[in-house]
Amino acid sequence: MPTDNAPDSCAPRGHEEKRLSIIEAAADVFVREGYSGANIDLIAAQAGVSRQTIYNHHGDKETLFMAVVRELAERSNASYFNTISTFPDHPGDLQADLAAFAVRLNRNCICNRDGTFLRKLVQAEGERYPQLFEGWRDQGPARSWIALAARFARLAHGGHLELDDPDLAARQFVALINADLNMSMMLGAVPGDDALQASAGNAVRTFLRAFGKR
Amino acid sequence: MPTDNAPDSCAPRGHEEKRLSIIEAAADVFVREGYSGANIDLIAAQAGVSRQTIYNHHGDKETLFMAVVRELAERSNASYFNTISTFPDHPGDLQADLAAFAVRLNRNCICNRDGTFLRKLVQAEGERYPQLFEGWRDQGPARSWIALAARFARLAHGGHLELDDPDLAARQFVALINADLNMSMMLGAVPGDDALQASAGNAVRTFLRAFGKR
DNA sequence: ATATTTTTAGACAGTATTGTCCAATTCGTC
DNA sequence: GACGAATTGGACAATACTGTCTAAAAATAT
Repeated sequence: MPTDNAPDSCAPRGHEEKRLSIIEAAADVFVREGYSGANIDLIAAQAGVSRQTIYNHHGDKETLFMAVVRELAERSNASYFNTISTFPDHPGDLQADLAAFAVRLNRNCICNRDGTFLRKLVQAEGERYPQLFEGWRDQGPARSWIALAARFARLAHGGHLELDDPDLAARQFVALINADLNMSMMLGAVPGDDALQASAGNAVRTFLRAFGKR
Repeated sequence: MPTDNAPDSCAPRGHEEKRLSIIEAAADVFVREGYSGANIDLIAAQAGVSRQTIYNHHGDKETLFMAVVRELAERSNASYFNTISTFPDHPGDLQADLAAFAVRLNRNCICNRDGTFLRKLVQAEGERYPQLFEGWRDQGPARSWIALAARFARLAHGGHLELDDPDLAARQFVALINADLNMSMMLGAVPGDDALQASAGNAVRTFLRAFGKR
């Protein structure tokens, strides 16, 4: 091994490290170039691995793609449930605590690499692999919405909010905290911390005008 | 011409009709297959036109793609400004009038073919053609947001709303009217009229709880 | 140190696609 | 009906990519 010709990541060592590195590079390339445009040689180079190794690990392009989606979906789900578990059930300052939660939700689940990647893949290839993506939705967003709605219901029950429909409130909360970010994220920009804070503040202010204890 | 072998649309007659038919079919295929996966022969077949005709009209694949984006962007912008011009400046029933406006906005601009197609293309290829899509954003969404904000400002000035920041209100209004539809649209579903009505009603109810005259 | 498994680089066949060329045909127009 | 422009279908070269195969090299376990 005279020179390491891996351009991006230095050639990973173990068996599992290679598997991960392949998934990572493949996610990158699938998102950047689309399924058809994704080039196995490019993935191999970016993973610091030979093409044959990819075929050894994953069989073929379609299987690799599904492995990528599954991996991203798993991580994304984990992030969601982790973050939702930090919901302010006993808030001191409701505005501030909800805003901080909104920042966490945006930063860890919606604006991060896995979140944006997964959303792009769903948009681009969702109709070609319906069961794969419906499975993701049912395991992920659907369940995390229920979890979030339960937290809002508890907040209302504790006298901090006035809600008719906790599910609707959860959906609208998520919609509001992205209102300021959607357009810039469409073109691939990653919002900075100040943008996240501002967006969360605006969203929670409006949310509490609508649902705060009068 | 013994048998017409065009599978989808019957072979269009005039010169301009062909141009349109090509753009239409190309939009379809680009959205369905992605830029790299889009096959010129397939576009030709779906347009009811020979492949050579596509090259005569548009030169090459990339030029065709840009023509598609420009066409969709133009239509989409026109829809936006048309619809915004129906904003209820002198509402009788504010809830009902805003909800009806929200339905129009969703149906004519966001959930229709051009809107979803354009959004998909931006998401998929926006980073490859930054100037093309930044041009679209500056000519379209940016300006239509300003126009919508002006309408909300007028409504506030007329005593129908209590707003600090009309631009923010416009962004949040749009975010809210999509809160219930985002997830289903992600997988390609087109919401029916009842879903549009329900989503608009929920959105406007919350919007007025936040910004309605006390 | 040796045996076994994994990885590598490259060659390779098969296939698909883009864009060009051209002769025959059709269409719009006078 | 006749002329010029547009259209068609098909052949064609050039290129690119997937997935397989192989022998050599490296890594890992014994």
